[in-house]
Amino acid sequence: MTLTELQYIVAAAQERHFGRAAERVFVTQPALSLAIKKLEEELGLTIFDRRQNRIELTAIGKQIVHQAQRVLEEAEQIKILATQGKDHLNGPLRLGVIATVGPYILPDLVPQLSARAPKMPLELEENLTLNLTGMLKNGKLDVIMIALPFDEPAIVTQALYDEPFKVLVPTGHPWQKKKLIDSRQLGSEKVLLPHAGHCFRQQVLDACPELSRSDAEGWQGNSLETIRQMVASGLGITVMPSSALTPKYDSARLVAISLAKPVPGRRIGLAWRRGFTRPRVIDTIRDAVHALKIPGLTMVTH
Amino acid sequence: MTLTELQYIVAAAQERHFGRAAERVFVTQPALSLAIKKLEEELGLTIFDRRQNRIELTAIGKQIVHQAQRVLEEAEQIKILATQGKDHLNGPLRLGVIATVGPYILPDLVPQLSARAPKMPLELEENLTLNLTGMLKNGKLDVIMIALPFDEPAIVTQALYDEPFKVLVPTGHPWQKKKLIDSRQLGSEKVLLPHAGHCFRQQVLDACPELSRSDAEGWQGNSLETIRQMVASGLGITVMPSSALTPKYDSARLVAISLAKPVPGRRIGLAWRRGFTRPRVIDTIRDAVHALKIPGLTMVTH
DNA sequence: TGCCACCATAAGTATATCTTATTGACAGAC
DNA sequence: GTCTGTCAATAAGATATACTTATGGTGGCA
Repeated sequence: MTLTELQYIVAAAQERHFGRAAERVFVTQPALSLAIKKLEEELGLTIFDRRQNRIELTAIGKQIVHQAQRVLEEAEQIKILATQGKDHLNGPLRLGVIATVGPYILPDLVPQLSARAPKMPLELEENLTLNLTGMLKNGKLDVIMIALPFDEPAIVTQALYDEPFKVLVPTGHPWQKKKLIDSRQLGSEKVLLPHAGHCFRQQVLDACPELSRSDAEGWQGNSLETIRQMVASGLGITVMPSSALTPKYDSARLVAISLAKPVPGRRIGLAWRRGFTRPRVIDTIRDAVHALKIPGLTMVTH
Repeated sequence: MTLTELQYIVAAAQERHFGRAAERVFVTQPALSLAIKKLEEELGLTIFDRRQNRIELTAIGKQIVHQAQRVLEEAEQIKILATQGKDHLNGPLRLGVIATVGPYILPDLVPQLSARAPKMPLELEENLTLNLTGMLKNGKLDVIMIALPFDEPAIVTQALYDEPFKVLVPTGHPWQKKKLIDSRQLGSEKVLLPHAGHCFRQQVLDACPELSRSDAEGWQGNSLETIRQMVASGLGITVMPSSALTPKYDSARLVAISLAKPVPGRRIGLAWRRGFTRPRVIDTIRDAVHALKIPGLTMVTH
């Protein structure tokens, strides 16, 4: 039994005429005749009572044609589902964001995404790169927003933006009036950084090797916000990405100072499984990010 | 989209493994892979997220597989319908019987048939051969019980029984004591016969050519029962088939006398359209008729 | 009786669909 | 790091299926 055969018997039942039915389903009359005969043989019964001039349905034939219509309707539903579901921006998106990006991007990004993809509810996960990677690989997340480079098998990435790092000092700190600081100067200060699980920590250490020596004993905060509060309390200074240093973050008690060239920074991008088949989702996230008005970020265009 | 493809995705969704799914549907893994890919391409989306070690359903894939199961269930219903409906003794039978047979056979035949085919309700039509033939041809009846021979295109027949004709006279008639009457003697009597629409009339005239002369002016009754009453009232004599002359029919006022050889009679049989596909129904009617205990009938066996 | 309409059948061809064999990607072990 | 096993994708060829055109058979109708 095939869907084609079912189509044929439905057409024949409606037309009461093999020739016209065949025309209706765009085959020749023998093709339709044969197919119906094949189905009748498979079912072991007669669906059509072949008469001169016209054909009639047998009692059981009526029931079978009726059921065949149901089957075809249900099959049609699959196509409808497919058409609707092909809208990549329809259906939930499970998005992971690293902890040093989430708080500063998501408040602006979420409204942007909702506007662009109203039928795509977001399930957000804020975590460390390592955990996000795991969740991405085992399918718990669809897309993650992490620092590049990010080389993993079967994972595709796309850059979003670059952001420079800056030094954050409390008001009253000797460097308060400085316009530029050389990263080598940081070695002499007590620099607070997030603990080792955060990739941001490693990025800063890579960019400012001087810190690796002095930092060994320094306290390691859990989040940039904790560290920000600690800096404000005069417990030390820190390095932060630009997105965490917009004016709305406590500009009264803290001063952000740029770093001298080569300016250390990081590149943030998206990553997804190679099998992820909603490319428009990627495009939409990228567009939404590019539409953000966060000072200091340099968008990466392709 | 084919039912096979739907089976494949359902199997794959359940096994979460193409190899095992393929085994389950009795094909090789590449066949299943290809078929699923073909369906995915037709629908323009991804149903399975191919991963190392296992496969996962995409969001839309889940919906599609679910719908596919519905389709397959509905399709399965067709097979169930077919199995049930293949019981030829299931479902109504529209049976036509000629007027000179019905009253004498049906009272015994109906219970016999009901016992043999309890799920086959009878829709009975008692009429003249001509009308029954029309109804059979245009599908209003399934089987008719008529006098043979009966040659019509696309109509198949089967003999059931032979029954001799007998002469019926009122008590007090000069022939009352006769054991045997020669049909040639009938020409001298007033013989009442049903009117020209009844095939029985022609059968009698064929068997007793002498009547053709005398009968021209005679009254023609509508039914054998009317004629029987008329004979009982002394208005004439008649010829009847044996089945109409069992003792329960007014044996007090009437006497039935056999005819001499060659005994005129008729053969009763079944007729159905060549396209009628319930052979067991025919067999069952024949068996039921053969089980009747009506004196004078000679069953025809094949 | 001959024509017409209709479905069945026959024969040939194209197209799907399946098979076996092989490749490629990844994961885990050593 | 290389080796090995697992799993799905791909390739190539065989087979089955579904279709085509052409023809045959039956019954209705004038």
